[in-house]
Amino acid sequence: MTPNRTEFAILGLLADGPRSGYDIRKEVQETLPHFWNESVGHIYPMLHRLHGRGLVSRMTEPGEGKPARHVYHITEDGLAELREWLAAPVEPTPPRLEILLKLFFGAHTEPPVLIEHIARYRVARERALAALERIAAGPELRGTDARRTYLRLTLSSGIHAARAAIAWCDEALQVLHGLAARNESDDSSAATSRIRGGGTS
Amino acid sequence: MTPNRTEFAILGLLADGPRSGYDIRKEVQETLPHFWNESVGHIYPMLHRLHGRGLVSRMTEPGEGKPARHVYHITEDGLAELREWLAAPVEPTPPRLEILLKLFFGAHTEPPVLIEHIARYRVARERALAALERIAAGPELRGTDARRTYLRLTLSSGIHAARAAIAWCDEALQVLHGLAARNESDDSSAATSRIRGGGTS
DNA sequence: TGGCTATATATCACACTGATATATATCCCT
DNA sequence: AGGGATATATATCAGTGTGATATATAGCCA
Repeated sequence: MTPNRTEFAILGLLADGPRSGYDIRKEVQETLPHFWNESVGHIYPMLHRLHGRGLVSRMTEPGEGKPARHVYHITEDGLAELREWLAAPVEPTPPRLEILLKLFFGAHTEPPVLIEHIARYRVARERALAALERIAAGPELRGTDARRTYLRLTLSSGIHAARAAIAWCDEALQVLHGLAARNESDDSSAATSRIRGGGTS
Repeated sequence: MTPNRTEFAILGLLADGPRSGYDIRKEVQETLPHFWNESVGHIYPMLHRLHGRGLVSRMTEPGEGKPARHVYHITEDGLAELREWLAAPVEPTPPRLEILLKLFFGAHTEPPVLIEHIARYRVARERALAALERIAAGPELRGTDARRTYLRLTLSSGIHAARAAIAWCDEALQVLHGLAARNESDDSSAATSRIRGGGTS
């Protein structure tokens, strides 16, 4: 069965201090997204389940007008389960890189389409790289305590990955421009008509 | 609603020639996995649906003893839909890197645990890098046609990513060894007890 | 005989996803 | 005063994705 990692993402955040579902939601969207995606629709049901299993306790602050705010605390059992997961071997992440899937099927479209995809992807990665570098250089990240050290390492991972992606984009763009040029200069041959044509009806 | 990418992975493979569900399953597990994961339980239902929508046609070869073999061909409608998807903007891939999630919560375990995770991860990435480089250097990849060019580019992407991951591992291991050494030499100070589980804030 | 692998389709429980629904309060602009 | 956006806060839904398992037969090898 697919392992449930949402559970541990939530326990991990709660291990840092009590939070409501709403708080977790915000944190997930603001702090984690450079290496972890957590779908917001999963958080509330998971908190209920963790509560049912005794891994978190709940304290309700009745809101006036607003819905009641349920604040969750991690229990000893929850902490134990978190630590067990932290010690367990890391499951490999199955990749799903849409841009590579499109490139893989690229023979069914034209090089300029692929060039456009990669150019856009490159821009996005450049932006992500800049954002990560800005955070990594920020004042909150200074310090040699474990927590900040680990956060810096996750940022560094993103920076390495972004730089590699950008370098690959440059290589790919060069190759694709070469292909496109060849197709153009070659327009009396069968290659062009095969690509352009196909006789749609 | 979550976009359905399985559909296009299957159409893309069928655009290369008729295949059965079993063939697709094999291809997905042998050719795609360095950049695309497709869960096998999804393939047969998806083929039925594509057939219902007229994007593929089916030819059944009755098997003797064995279950009948259903061979699917992509239709003109299916090809049109594939090309439309190829031209559409690439959706960004939300990341879910379990190793970084564990590292992020690393303050709730000890550095040696994290070192072990990263060391294992490094080995896996080294192996993946070697496998990709072997394929990229192989005789089937020689040639300047579009299809092989695109396949080479997907391999190159994996190679760039693997090298970056390995470089990051080396950096992370150095940092973590530093942390571990400090914790050891420092076992009378507050740092150790803080890490072992005491002070919540 | 028993076990393993390959061929081939089918289904299930569960995990994950992003959108939307339901309320209220506050802040800003006109 | 009105309108709109944003923030607080929980909840649910249809749909996608996942890996394991079920079903059946045949070939191979020890």
